[in-house]
Amino acid sequence: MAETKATIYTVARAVGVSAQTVSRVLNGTGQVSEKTRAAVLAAIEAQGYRPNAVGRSLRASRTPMVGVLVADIGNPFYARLHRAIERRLSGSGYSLMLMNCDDDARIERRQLELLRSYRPTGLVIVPSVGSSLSAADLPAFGHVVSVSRVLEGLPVPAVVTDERESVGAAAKELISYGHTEIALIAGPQKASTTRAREEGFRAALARHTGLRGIVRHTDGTRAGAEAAAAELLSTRPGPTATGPSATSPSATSPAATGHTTTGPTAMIGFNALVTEGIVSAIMAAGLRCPEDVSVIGFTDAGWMTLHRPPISVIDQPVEEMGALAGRLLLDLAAGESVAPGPRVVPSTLVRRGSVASPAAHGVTPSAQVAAPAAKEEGS
Amino acid sequence: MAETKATIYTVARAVGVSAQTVSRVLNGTGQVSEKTRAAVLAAIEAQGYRPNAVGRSLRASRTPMVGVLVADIGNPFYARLHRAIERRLSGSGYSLMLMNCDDDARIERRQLELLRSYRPTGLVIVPSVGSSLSAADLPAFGHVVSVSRVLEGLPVPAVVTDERESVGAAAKELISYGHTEIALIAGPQKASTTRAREEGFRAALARHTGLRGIVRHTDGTRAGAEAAAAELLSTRPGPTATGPSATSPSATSPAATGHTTTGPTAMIGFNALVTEGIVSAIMAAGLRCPEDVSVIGFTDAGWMTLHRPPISVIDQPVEEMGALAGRLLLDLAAGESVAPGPRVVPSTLVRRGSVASPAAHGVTPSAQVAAPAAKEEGS
DNA sequence: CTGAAAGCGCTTACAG
DNA sequence: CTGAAAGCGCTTACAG
Repeated sequence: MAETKATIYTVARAVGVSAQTVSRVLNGTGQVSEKTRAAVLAAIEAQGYRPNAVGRSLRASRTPMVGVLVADIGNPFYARLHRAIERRLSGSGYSLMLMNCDDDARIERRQLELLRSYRPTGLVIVPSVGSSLSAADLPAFGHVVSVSRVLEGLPVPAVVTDERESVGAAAKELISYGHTEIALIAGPQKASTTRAREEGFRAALARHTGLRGIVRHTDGTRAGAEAAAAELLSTRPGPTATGPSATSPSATSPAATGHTTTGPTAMIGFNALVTEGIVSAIMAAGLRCPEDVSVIGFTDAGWMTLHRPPISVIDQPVEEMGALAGRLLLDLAAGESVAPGPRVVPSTLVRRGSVASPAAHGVTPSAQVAAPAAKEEGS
Repeated sequence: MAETKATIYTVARAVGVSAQTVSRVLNGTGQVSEKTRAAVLAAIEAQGYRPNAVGRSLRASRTPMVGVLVADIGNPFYARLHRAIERRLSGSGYSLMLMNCDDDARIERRQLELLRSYRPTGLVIVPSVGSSLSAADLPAFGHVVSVSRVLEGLPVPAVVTDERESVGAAAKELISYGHTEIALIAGPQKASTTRAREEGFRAALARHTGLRGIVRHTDGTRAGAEAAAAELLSTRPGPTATGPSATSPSATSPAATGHTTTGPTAMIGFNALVTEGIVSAIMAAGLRCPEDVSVIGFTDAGWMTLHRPPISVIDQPVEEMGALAGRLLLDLAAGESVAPGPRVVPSTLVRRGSVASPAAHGVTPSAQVAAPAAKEEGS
């Protein structure tokens, strides 16, 4: 009951043993007679003693804590990632310290310094663009694993998805529907994910002639994506006759850039927030999806099956990625050797209803456009 | 450069001063001559010395760490809340330890014990249903502030929104449109938020006669809400004639419960996930919103303005709530006296397009139903 | 303006 | 099976 300040010593004194014996009972190390053990347990209970992790960490020169640093916890992708890592690490005795950096290398640095001061066991990081993490830094964070993005040039295990292939598959899908002008609304130019997805996108388009690929870099937010998409759509003919506040569909506006183009008829969204921005921009322009503009998102979100049409996406295996990152960290902490470099967890193209042939423009009246049934999802 | 193991002593030795002098330079406490100061700084730089937070915390018997314990970080509401708290606390030197408890009191207890072992400065908690937190526990967590939900009977400051009033306003809105059978798809029965919202709901209905209020408790997830909503809608007449796979609209199915009812014509969703579930159930039943079922959500989400119709919501001021909770904690940590009890941050009813008169059933052909313009939002 | 000593709570060798 | 001693890295009084 003496809540005054129970320590390993107060417990030891009460039982008439040494502090090390209490420590042994606490940690299950060494040999302790059953009788002593029971007495110690009773005293712990009586005093309401709780071990102090700080004393323990100081002695061990290591804190059983793993930092999780992401670009934006407001993005559901990162929230799910955190949850998956937490789930994998729960029960292992590690505390998770979640940190946000707004994709800003300076904030990332500040957060890393804070983490480092605890002498953590490990760090799972989605490096910010232009990440400040250097090879010299690495030991300070114990074991380091990167997720989603890679740390170019650093000897760190990484968990990623097949960016090139899956964005390539999305582009291929759109091409197969007859789209000739396709836009990728991408993330920050310097992010490894952006570069990889852009490569996959361009490679897929390069397999054919007469195609035009447009890439717009954004900050990855809904607002940023909406602005980029709106600008691209401004070269499109006005709203279709059936839309609200319709303008003459025959009056093709001249391309702002001087290209002989009527603007993209299909868009790929970099993440769920960007996809929101694209859908919003399409609506704001008075255009319809998929009749006027086809959309494929990257990373699934709950609203996408609710939307009409349901949004087709490249479903990124967030949970698996987080779980694998957690496991790699656990392996490293257990002293196992883990080779640096990327582990690829494949994404899946989920066809729903947001892709149609551009020829369907003004043809399909209102309801669902049939998609080649391959993986139908949701209700 | 000697990355071997820089401590306050190695720095002191290099400069030829005592450890305390280094400590003084580090903390800006006491008086240090400019010359000594510069020399210490130079040695710190040269050795790549970083203070060890563990040693500091052990001496201070307090760790500059604030725990943030929420029910489910996968729910965007909590992710936003965490972000708001983090933003408010950033720059204060406190680390945030985010913890999840899946709304399970046992997991909550385990997480709390882990946090407690660090001797944290504070805790911002969304108590789980049946929270294990007791008055005797409180001191172990330093300063405690609850958010969203309250800790009944504990002397803790809380930040909440005006549950009763805002749900009451939503119910009133639906009543004014002529709905006589309204359902509240609520959260866990024992959560303080559920109880308060339920009270507000029932009070609003009690002001009139001939109304029927239905409350369904769920686990607050999309799946749970969808099941509850689907069950309620199963007593509704089948899909309208214009819907897909239509059944005869005149064939009213008998009420499963024996009530002479055709099921609710309006639903209020407990949180954004529940609202997703409701919308999904309406679609799955082949019904339309708002023609067949009106919907008002609680807590805004990005997809709601994108949806057709855009979903009307009680917009909960998440950012303000998180910021206020953060501020209260900072005040407490600064030694200011903060009275226990709730602080109420009001929510706002945002009218979009998911509410219509039940009389509109089968009348309004397809497009938007005009809502009384009061607060139009989004694009 | 600066330093010698003690101690925060624990665990790690080292002895018995 | 158990204990005395030392030390993890830092800061707090207390002296000068």
